[in-house]
Amino acid sequence: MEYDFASIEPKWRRFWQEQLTFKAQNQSAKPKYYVLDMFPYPSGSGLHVGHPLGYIASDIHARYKRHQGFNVLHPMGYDAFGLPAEQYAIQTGQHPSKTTNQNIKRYREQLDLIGFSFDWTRQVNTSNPEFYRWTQWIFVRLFHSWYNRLSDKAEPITTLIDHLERKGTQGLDAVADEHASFTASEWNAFSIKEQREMLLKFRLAYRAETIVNWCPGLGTVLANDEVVNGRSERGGFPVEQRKMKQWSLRITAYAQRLLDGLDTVDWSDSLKEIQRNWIGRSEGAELSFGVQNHDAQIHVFTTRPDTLFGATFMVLAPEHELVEHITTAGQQEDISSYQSYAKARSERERMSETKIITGAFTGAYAINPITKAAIPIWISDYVLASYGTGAVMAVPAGDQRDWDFATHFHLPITPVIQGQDVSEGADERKDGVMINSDFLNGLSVKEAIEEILKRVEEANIGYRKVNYKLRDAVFSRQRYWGEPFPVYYRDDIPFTIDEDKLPIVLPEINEFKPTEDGDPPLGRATHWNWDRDKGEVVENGKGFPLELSTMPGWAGSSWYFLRYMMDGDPAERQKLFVSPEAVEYWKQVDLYMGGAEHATGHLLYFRFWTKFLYDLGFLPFDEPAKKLINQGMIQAEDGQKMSKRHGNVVNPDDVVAEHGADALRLHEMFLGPIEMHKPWNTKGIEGVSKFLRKLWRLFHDGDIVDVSEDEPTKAELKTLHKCIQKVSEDLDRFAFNTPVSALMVAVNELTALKCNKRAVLEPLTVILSCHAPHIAEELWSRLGHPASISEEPWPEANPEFLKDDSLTYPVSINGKTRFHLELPSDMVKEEVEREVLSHEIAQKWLDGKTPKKVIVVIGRIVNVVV
RNA sequence: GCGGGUGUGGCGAAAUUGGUAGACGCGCUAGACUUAGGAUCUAGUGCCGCAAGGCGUGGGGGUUCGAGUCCCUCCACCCGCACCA
Repeated sequence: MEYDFASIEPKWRRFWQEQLTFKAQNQSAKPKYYVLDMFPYPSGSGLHVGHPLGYIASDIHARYKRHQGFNVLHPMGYDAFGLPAEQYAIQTGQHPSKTTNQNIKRYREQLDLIGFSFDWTRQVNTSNPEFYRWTQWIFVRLFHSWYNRLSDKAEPITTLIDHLERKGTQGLDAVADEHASFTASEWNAFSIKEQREMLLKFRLAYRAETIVNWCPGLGTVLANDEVVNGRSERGGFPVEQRKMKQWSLRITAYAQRLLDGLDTVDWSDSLKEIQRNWIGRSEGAELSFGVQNHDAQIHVFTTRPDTLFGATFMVLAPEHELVEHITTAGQQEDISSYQSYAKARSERERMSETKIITGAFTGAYAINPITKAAIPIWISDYVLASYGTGAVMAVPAGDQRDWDFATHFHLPITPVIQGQDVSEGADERKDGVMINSDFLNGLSVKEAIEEILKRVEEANIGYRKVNYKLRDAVFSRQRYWGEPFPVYYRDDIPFTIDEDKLPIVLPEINEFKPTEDGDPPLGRATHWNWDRDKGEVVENGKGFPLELSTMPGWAGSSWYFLRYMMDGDPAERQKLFVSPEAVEYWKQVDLYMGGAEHATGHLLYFRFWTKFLYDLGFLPFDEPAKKLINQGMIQAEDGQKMSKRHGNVVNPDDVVAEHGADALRLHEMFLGPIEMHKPWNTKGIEGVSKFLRKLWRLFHDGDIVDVSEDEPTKAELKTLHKCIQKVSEDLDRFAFNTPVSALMVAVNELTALKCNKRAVLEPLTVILSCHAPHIAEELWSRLGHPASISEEPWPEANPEFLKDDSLTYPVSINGKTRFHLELPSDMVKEEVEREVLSHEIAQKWLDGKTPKKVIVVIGRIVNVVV
């Protein structure tokens, strides 16, 4: 009988499912190992062959670790809240939960076909109230926390209130919206509303009027990472900047720790660089400029305080709040028309037309705090309101954008470093000797920076500052299919709903569009899980409005890895998002597998929430994943992206039906290195199918199992141990393609040797079972073992069997002519090592002449210099 | 522009610390068995050459007895960021 995957594979999948073979135990004497995949969003189009690539690799690794005696946690779940289900609901009226559940069912069927060793008893679904209760709970904690720079961690808001009551803002170093300053008695005199408003400026989850990305096409705001080239990542609709009152998370408080943490994790350099870039740390100073005939102060951020004397003008972002105060009557018209021009210019235009130089003069002059010189204040949209202070001191000699602006508007350009050539453009050199800079003259750039910082700090007109590009993350979405905020309002001040009343279950609504009043879809809800009108959540029997936005898609995925750590005990699951015992046992994810496209989204929020929960003492670690592998994308055969739209989707179900799941697994791994993008190649799968059939024949004579108990020969043992060594080494370094080759070599060699010996085939089956678990399980049971093979000890490669009887060495003389010489390997080890043999041999070849130099590389090559 | 990565046969790719480049698979060629083969098996397959031999890891240079691997430089492609002061 030939290898019949169609009957064998489903049998074993059923077996694993019924026996709960892969159920992880929270109590175990074994060392733990946590292998996690980025869970999928269950979309309507189902899985294509690209999706399982990472799952197969992580599954191979999980199985390998089980063989090595680890207690492996390898779970799977669904990131189930999201836009497509809601868009579909708007079009068809079908409730998103229905669509989502259908899609989940379909995903599960597809995943089940591939033979993954997931522990499904722990699956999570972010749209399940049992799960999002805790997403809401974490939000409540964020709301009731602030970031204390002195302890460098998040603390309960009560410690802040306590401080304010006793000392006001004195001695306080907190991450906050603005630098507020008041005394304890002032604080205590504030009304409750004033106090609450002030606290919002400190909370890690806060609601504020901010400039946000508004997407009219989707009817919602978006976070920065959800906007690509001025368009929404989902749907590709244009996005505009708008000032709106929205919820945000104060991720900026964690900028430095998010940066530092990257040095402690084993992630790819490119991914770390993307995150570093996104966080965008730069060191410099914030300086204050006065305004002529005004009491206003303009704060600027600069990385080159040494060039202060070269600042010949000042530029504010068009939206800068001082613009309206300082603009002179004569310039009012110019400024207003420029502001409306800048406002109308879309983000996209602005990005694509960076060469066009525009701006307007306010008529006002800033006073250089050191020289007291007056310099004109302009506005231009090359200065971004969202970065730094929204204002720059323009140094046209050293900055190309400033140079362009100065040249265009005929503003002076003063070089401040000796030899700076500003005739054709800015000279952005970062070293040299200062000129035209009064007391800085003659100093090096480095010295000048120190000197000027000393002076501005003494004069209290500026201070050293580290600035980050990272912005706070907008956290509310005007959508239905997401976690409702556990928030209600009194007098427009947000209050959280008590933790013991969670979850706030998503209410049923009849239509998923925004309301006629422009409220989010939740405005249509009449029945929440409490009666809004009766106002159960608030005092005095009076109803208060609830927050109508929902959380963004990345809320649930920022902490889901913790929920998997919980086993099924319902009482424990009710107590906390993860039990202290479970998190203490499982700790960090040991291997996280997923796409690099989440670099600036999920992977940043995921780290942020972990650090936050660590600060509050819920976790014993502050980085979620020790090792991360970004699997590449599988493209269609033409190199295009596989998608429903292109009609080039290869469905794994079809591949499994035609070739079997093991062949699919082997083939996906065999395509190339896991991190690389590669096209799907249909033809190539024949190769691995052939391999499986050959393997099967090694164990069989016709229909019957034919395995010999004879002692293996040296050659057979060599083949086996070579293979064990290669597969083990490769899996240790997370290479998933080369073990397939090693297994193929072994099977080819054993076939040629006609080796059907148990002592060889058994260990071979074990090392095969990571990549091709179904056939391995079947062969294992045919060898007379009770199932399952999954925890069989991994065989050791014995170097004894890897030695060659004799080796042939190429020998070159003067690096040119080559001889080949055959030597017994023992001899090489003992003799060549001492360079004795090589001299003798060399002399033999050189007709008795003594070689000058003999280079010996043990076991490899001999080169002779005459 | 800045940052990260990649470049090896007709194709996907191996080569772990510098040590016989191209393992393994696809494709191709020839042969065997077959009524048949898109099944199976055997042999061959980097390029040029009848051969001896020569040339070969994007180009050029360097270090070394020896370089796909290390250094310098240039080129091409991919990914990320992009007026970040």
